Amino acid sequence: MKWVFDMSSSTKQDILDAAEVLFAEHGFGDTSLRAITTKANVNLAAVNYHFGSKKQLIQDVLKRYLDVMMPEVDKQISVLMSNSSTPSMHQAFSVLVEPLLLLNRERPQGTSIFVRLLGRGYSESQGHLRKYIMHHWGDVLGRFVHVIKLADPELAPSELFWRLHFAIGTFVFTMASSKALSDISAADYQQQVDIEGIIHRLIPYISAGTAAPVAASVSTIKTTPTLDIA
Amino acid sequence: MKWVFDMSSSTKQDILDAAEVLFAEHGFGDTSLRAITTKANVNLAAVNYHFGSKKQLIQDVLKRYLDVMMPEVDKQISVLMSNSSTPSMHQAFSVLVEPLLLLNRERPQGTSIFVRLLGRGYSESQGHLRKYIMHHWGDVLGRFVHVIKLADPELAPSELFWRLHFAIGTFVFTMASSKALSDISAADYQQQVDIEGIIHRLIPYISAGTAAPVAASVSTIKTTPTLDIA
DNA sequence: AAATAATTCAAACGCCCGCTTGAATTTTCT
DNA sequence: AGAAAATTCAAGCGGGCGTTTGAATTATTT
Repeated sequence: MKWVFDMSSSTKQDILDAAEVLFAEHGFGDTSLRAITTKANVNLAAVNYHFGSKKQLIQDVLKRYLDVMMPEVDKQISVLMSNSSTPSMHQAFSVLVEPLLLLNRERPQGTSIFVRLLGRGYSESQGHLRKYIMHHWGDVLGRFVHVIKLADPELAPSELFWRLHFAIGTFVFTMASSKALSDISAADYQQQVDIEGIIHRLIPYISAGTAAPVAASVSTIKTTPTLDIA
Repeated sequence: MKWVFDMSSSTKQDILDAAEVLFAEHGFGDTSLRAITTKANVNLAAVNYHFGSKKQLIQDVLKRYLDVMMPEVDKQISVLMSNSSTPSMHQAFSVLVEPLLLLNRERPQGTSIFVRLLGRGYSESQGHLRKYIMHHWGDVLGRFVHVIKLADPELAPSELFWRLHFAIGTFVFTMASSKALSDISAADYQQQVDIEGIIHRLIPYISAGTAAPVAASVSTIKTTPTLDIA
């Protein structure tokens, strides 16, 4: 009998390490167990022995990151709230910076891998991932949403819902193309940009987007006068 | 067998139409040729006969949309520029609204399918799709970037580069998850949201994000948790 | 050291995939 | 109408997939 949380076996760790890289690169559906076990130098059957199924392996890969990141998010929220009861939108989203960089310290490319996995899970798992996160980390996410609401109390809940997912999309796509984008940035603008640099470019964009005025109506472009950000 | 009404050879069109719907529902990798040909009431081999391969079928689906969308983008840019030589960022991005909605009028789920195909080509096929688009529609895209620059002449080219890709990411992820997001929106906020609604929620977010003030520096969060722009 | 449990292993199973084949059929051309 | 070209068709190919199996091996317990 094998315990779920027994991490003494290096085989299990090796599988997780290999799987997360391949999942982030090619997606869940296009990453075979054979590719994972080959990269991990492990027998094919080991995945089903240790994880039961491919589906469970995917969930365990994400679980490992969430267990590191979410407590740090909780901590950063506490730090922010102890300093200010009326945070700016920029401050609100900045509580995510340290938790994201923590993943990068945990393992190479950790931030990029996690965010890409998050994106894959959102668009490929029929909402299963969202339910898992809400069940296990719903309270922390609730605190985060609360901070965002403090930063812009005028924002309607439904509008906030959409904009937070816009923010996720910005993150996911940017991380998925981070290497290509960094290369172009270096070649065309002589600007070396690492993960930390990308995150600090993302925060102002996401903050301003989330705090943007809501469109007045669903009418045509011509009628809308210049509504700009102050 | 002789038909009373000769529908001529609509096999190719039937395949394209069926493929689009299934691509939108299940994604490209998880849509088999057998599912497509079954839905289209067509023989399995017809796909390879008319398109050569599944990959070419996907490209042909995308090509059909580009041929409809890009001329409309060009037209909308002309309309905007004839009305104002100093467009707002909101107006600049709004030139995409009508072209995107045009795709949805052309075919069911057209907008979603197109944007998702765009996202695939961006992160997958080694820039092959990107080269195709730049070769065939590079001039229109160049005009679009010019309009964005008019909306915010202060924005440094390298920063504009990043933010335009942030914008693409927001669009791609949102469209890729549009069904899931719409379902949640309907369940949690009793708000029915279609593609048009999503687009009109995206434009203010992207506009504000792209026009956001640039972060002062890339300093560490730990030292100054209250770092803010204003 | 023997017994027991945990793990690894090679091999295979059944399934679905994209794609091909060659003959049958329909359409087009002369 | 008859030849030629285009299209449709049923059948099957090779291959990769997730998963299972039962034996071999290693680790743990008694």
